[in-house]
Amino acid sequence: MVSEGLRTRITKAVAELGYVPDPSARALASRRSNVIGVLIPSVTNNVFTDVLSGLYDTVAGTPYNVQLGNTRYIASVEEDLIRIFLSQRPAGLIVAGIDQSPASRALLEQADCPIVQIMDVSNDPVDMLVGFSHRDAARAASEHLFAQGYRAPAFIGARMDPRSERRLAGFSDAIKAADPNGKLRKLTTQEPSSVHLGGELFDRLLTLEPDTDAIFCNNDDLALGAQFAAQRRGLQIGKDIGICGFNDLEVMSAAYPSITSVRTFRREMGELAARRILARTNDEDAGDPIVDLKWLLCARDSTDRS
Amino acid sequence: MVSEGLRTRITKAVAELGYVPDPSARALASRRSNVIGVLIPSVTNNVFTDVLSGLYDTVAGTPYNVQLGNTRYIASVEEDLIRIFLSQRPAGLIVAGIDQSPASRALLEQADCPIVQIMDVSNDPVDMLVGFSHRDAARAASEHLFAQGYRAPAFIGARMDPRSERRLAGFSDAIKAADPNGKLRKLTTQEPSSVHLGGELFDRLLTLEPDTDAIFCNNDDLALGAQFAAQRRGLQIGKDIGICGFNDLEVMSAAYPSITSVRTFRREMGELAARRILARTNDEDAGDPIVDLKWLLCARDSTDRS
DNA sequence: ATAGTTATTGACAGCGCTGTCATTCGTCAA
DNA sequence: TTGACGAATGACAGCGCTGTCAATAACTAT
Repeated sequence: MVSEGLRTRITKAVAELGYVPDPSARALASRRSNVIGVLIPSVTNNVFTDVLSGLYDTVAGTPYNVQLGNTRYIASVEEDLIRIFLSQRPAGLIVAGIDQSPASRALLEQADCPIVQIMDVSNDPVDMLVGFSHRDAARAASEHLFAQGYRAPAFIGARMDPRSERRLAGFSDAIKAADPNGKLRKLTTQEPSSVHLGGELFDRLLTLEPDTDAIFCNNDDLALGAQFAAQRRGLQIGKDIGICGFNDLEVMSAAYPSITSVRTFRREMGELAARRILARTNDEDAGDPIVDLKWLLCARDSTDRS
Repeated sequence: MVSEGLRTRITKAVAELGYVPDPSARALASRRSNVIGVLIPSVTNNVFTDVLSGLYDTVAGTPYNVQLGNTRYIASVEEDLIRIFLSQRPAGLIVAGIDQSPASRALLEQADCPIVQIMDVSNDPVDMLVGFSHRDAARAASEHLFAQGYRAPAFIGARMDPRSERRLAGFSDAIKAADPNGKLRKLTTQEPSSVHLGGELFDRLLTLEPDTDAIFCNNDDLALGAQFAAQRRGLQIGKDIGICGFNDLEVMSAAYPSITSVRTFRREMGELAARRILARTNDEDAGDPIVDLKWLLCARDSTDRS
């Protein structure tokens, strides 16, 4: 709101004096910070780092900063972090999942900034949502196992958070659809997921359910570990045992044999979530509050019986 | 600095009114924010996420917040981010590497907050440093290859940042030590690292240098990809071809066959760096400004010729 | 009892911006 | 020339804390 001439003089003075605005003064006076808060359960899980990557790339170049909160899969930590973040009057908040505690949910609903829930779908988001249906995705993957001719698929899962439980439900749907009296072969644990654990669960499962002929793994780490364990036993991947992961990390297609997985669009989730916050903040149209990014089944050698 | 009675009354009022301090007002008045800035080149690279994990865990429970900057391996982005972060008067700054641009270096030297460089060693840190010698580590790994009886080891590397170059130098040291006239077999690229790329580089290298009998990989992703590619060719891992990675991600020991790697203490690096910042901020003794965390060679099946 | 200390409390300026409102300038029609 | 009106600019209160300093209270030693 200043004339061209004044603007030039100001810009010159800024350069001469090396003036840099003070974000805290700005935040205090405008009652609004340039921070976009992000709450994820783990900073090492590749699934979330891909989301982060999309997020950082989208926010780079804007005046906004991403501030990351690590909930470590603990609801009370999430609640504390929401409180801390909101006290900063953030430009927006992005939270992973739809399963916040009632207290967290209440905090989010009262917040006067745009909120995006990611990584899952729900018809009752706090505000906006970008995700996909874990249940549908898992069901599609499990149906693929039946379609490939496997008759006794099992589920292994670690760190059974609500999203993992929904994947298990999707697996269970497929089992029931194939045979209403079909047996639900599964082995899950609350331990953090790892490649090692995948191997361990595989071995234990085959003791528990020796007739298992295919495994749907809660995530790709487990699938990779299961494949290594199967190879260690001398099993023919695909032929003797089918293996399917979830998320389709880069390693799945590079593995030998390549491993079937369900691709999820994690980078896009981060990008879209950030874009929606930015749009809302700039009073632009953010589009439909709910975005379902779907998934893509990537069938590979590990479920090829031929 | 108030009496017990007053303190109780204040605490009660705080609870009644639901008072939450405003971080920006606090930052403005005290001329010091509670932000610890962290600059890393990638948010998806497991190497850095492990550091982050240690960092977040150490900072959790303190009044400090981590703010992450993603430099994307671009020096100018790093410089911009340093400027932005310093304008927030952070409690401290943690930057990956010792190879900042002169401008970045100058900014850091003038900063009036504790600074920790991580992931590398140098006898001339800006302030404090927690890292290890990539050159020594790579040399030790390469010497291991010779000790195992391999005679023509090669180096493959992607995303050749300064740390990778130092690893290549360490490899080269070992080659020269084994035979002053020894051939330096190597294939490097600036492309981002991936498991796929490991396989690709492996294949191209074996065309370029057909007598190669062992591969030292710049990182574990490449090593895993190289191993898959070798298996695809029907090579006996260890016997026909030795494979060694770098960083010792969890997958290395779980792989079949298990893959030799050089363990680096990434989590500890994050913890120590955070601890140092906190100590300095609280006017405690932060200890020696330079910490060398060393490394640990983990010899496994992939370099076992027996 | 008095002076000298130290512990405790209150008062308030000011951190560097933003948002609002008043003022001045420039332009155009009457 | 004058008045009216919109554009451009300046002035300044106030955002919610912190740090400092003054005032007061509670002791202690003389």
